[in-house]
Amino acid sequence: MLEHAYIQHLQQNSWFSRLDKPFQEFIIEHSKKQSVEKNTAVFNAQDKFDGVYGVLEGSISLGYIDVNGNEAIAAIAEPIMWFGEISLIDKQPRSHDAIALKRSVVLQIPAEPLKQLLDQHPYYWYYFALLTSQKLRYVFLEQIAIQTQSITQRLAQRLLFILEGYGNRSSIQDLNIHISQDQLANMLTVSRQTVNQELNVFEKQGVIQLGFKKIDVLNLEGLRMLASSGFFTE
Amino acid sequence: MLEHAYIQHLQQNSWFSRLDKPFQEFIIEHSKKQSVEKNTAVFNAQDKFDGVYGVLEGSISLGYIDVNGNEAIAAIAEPIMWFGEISLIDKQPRSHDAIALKRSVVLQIPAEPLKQLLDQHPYYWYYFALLTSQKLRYVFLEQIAIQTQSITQRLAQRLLFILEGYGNRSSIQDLNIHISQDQLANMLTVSRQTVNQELNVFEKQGVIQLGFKKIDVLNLEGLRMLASSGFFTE
DNA sequence: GTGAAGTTGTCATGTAGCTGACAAATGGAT
DNA sequence: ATCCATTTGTCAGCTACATGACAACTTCAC
Repeated sequence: MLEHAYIQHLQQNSWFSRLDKPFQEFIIEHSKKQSVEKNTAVFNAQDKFDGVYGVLEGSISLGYIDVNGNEAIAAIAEPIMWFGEISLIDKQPRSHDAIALKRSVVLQIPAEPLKQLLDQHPYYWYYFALLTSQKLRYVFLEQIAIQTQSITQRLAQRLLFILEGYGNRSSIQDLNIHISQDQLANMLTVSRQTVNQELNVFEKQGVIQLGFKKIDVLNLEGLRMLASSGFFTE
Repeated sequence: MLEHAYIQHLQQNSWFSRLDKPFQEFIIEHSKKQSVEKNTAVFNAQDKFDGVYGVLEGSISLGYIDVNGNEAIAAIAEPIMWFGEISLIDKQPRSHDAIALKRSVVLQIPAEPLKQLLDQHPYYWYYFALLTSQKLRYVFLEQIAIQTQSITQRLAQRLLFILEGYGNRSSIQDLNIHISQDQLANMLTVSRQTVNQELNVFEKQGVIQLGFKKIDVLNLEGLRMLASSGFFTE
């Protein structure tokens, strides 16, 4: 059973808020809060399905560390985003690692009760289709962006995505991004130095303010301009 | 009502074959065969949902042409692959264009009867969750690949994906790929010349045989080696 | 069979972004 | 208050890949 503060927080989430009441109550009743220390895994690639997760606090990297230790980050999940539903649907092992980038709190909807619920209410599969299709839309946008946009545009776009929680938040609530430039570089498939250089240009344009593992967005409109055209003018 | 030859073909498809009988029959009964001329659209980005499509013959590019005429291809759908389900699920307009790269035949499951069916059999949403999660898995692999693999590996990987129909075919039936080097380059986000160079290396290694808008795979194992390690040895 | 349009093979040249390296700044641990 | 690990800012040098250009080839329309 979840604490009241978290429940309130969940209501803000665009996926959760669309669920019908009994499903919402089921999640509140059955899900387990779980603390995750920095650099520890919620699950690893190849693990078997143990539940669907939501991020309550902190940030979880969804990606993969290959044999050479190269880290590839496909996305970073922050409150409130959901992950781990693919294995529920196709019954295959986890497709990637989920590793906490900092001390985080996740909510686990445990596998067994969830499966039972879906057996009783097959319509609830719709909600999981909704979740995956929402992610696919973002991924499509991303693929297109890589092929047609400059690094400047992609970086600005990505910062906007993070603010929007990749479509998971009903609105932008917070203009502060807590992420290292190194992680950003990983997500964009460019070097840290390049990201640093671009970010400094953004800062000189007064669009953002850089801090230690932190980016404060000062001018949301300016950021939108950079994302769509690659240029910023007053 | 679909012709017998196509029905047989459908049974080979891993998604279709998992559907329960009534759903299969529904598709066979209600879907409309549709011929699409080269370079014409099955649908465009922003169109409203009119049905879910399956490729019966030819190939359909799923991508986007931006204002400058730049073409970004996110995937190429060939027999038998399904597309257009995202708008069914989230009720939003099409996220991308679907344009025939050559004269093609697609099957359309029309919007209205399909929606009615899903109302009657809510469990069928599961199958659409399955379809999108399968695509997400591929996309994740792709994202990881871009960040950690050489062009050689990614090219080999992509050729394998095409042979496997991105997970849509139960097995590899055909070792001939009909695609121009230009399209391949688009999909991999590299220049045509670079693809050409790499392909010629593959050919010299005896792994493939190049033709006009055609790549014949001679050595599947060799291709798998190139995909996983980037090197080929006898 | 001829011409036009599209595709492939292969240059030569330019450059965006990577790599490695290091100093300075930051924050957490003790 | 001090130390250490991590992150940031910046540089110089390199290279993988893009671009543009063009000739040779293939396909298709007429």
